[in-house]
Amino acid sequence: MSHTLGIRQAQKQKTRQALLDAALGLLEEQSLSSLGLREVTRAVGVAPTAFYRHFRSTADLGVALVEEALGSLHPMIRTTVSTTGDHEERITRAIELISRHVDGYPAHVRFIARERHGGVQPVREAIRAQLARFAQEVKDELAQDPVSEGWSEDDLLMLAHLYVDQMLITASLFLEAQEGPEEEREERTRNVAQVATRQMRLIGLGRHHWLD
Amino acid sequence: MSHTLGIRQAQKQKTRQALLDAALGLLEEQSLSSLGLREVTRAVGVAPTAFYRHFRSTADLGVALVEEALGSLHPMIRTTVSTTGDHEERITRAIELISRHVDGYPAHVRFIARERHGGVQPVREAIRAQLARFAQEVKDELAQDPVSEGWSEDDLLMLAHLYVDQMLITASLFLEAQEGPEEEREERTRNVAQVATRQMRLIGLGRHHWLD
DNA sequence: AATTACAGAGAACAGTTGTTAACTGCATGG
DNA sequence: CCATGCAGTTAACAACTGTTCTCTGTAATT
Repeated sequence: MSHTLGIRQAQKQKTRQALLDAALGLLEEQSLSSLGLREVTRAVGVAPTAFYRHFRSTADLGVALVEEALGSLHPMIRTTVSTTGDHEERITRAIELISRHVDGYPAHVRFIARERHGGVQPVREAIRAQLARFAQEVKDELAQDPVSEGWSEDDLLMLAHLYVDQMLITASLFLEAQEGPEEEREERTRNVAQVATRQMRLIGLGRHHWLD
Repeated sequence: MSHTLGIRQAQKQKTRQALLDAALGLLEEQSLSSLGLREVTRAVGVAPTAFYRHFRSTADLGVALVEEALGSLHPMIRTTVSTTGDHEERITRAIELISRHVDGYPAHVRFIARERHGGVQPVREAIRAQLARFAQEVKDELAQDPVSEGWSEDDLLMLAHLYVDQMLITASLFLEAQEGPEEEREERTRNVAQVATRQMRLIGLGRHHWLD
């Protein structure tokens, strides 16, 4: 399946990735709508015009970043809400997974949180579409749980959206906890985990009594 | 209390407000971090340098916009979660209030959703502080409810945050529903209201069984 | 071995940006 | 009534932006 790329195409993908990485770095302190194409090429060390060989505009680059940040996340989502284990276990595992992901890819998480409601329409749309896919997948996973017996499709989807939004909020809070003075960072992180856990627990309770 | 302003100060406040209004308008299609000071003054019809008489920078203007968008919202928050009426009634009333607010001040809502995780640190901080106040107020309101008997302070606050985040998500969804083709707008709005109502209901269920 | 395709460089463009300085006119307070 | 304060203007600056066109070297194709 995987055709070995020629020297030419390999080098092209390399600079393309360099542009994406540089952009992601620059986006830690600003929004996509203020990101200049020259700014990005300067950070990579390449001529401004080279940008056009890879992206039509910075908005286009933004859409590619959405793909990079969320595209490869679908397997993890399935694991997160997989139906194995006790309820409390599942919650702990989900929070743990989110925490680790934020630690591993903080810039990606920041980018998604920032641009989800950001000033660039195509990027918002791309994020919206990916999150809708996530919700669908969560719904499918929930449907396999015996607890969901008797639930309507609509109700499963509304719960799935609730979970997805909750994951994003939690991820964003973990990110905020990382900023600021080093000393109390661990305490802040633990606090976020604790609150998020209890919120998930409460939602889980509501879920169990939904059909009363 | 209210001292009648001189002609001078009145005119100053008028242009200041004009700057805020123009900025809010321009921010419908971009983020604050890309908003130029000249852009704003041009929209108002005033010299660029006049900007400095009112704000140190666009970030400073952003903080003022946060105040305008959220500062006057505290009474409404208290009403929204006030303990009068049946549970189902309260939910309906809350969703209704959110919907009306989005209808009345769409640009304000968009601004807050966009800049909450936006690229301008002081603005993020200002929004965070206001939302923390909201959570405190919601907590106080919840504490007065008989249902909250036996709840710890921490748990009340975690539930309050859950409610506040849920309100913001719902507001943002109402906003998205307003965009796009006119025809199905009402249907989209009704759908948002329906899903949000059920999510609130589920959270409410979890709340009732929290102490089991 | 000769030809083509194409990633990236270089230079130039018209237009924009934030900020400075010195100014003007008028409402205000003595 | 006059002197002061100050909102807003005008002009100018160096720096920056996105985009176009032309050119170069080299990998890929024939």
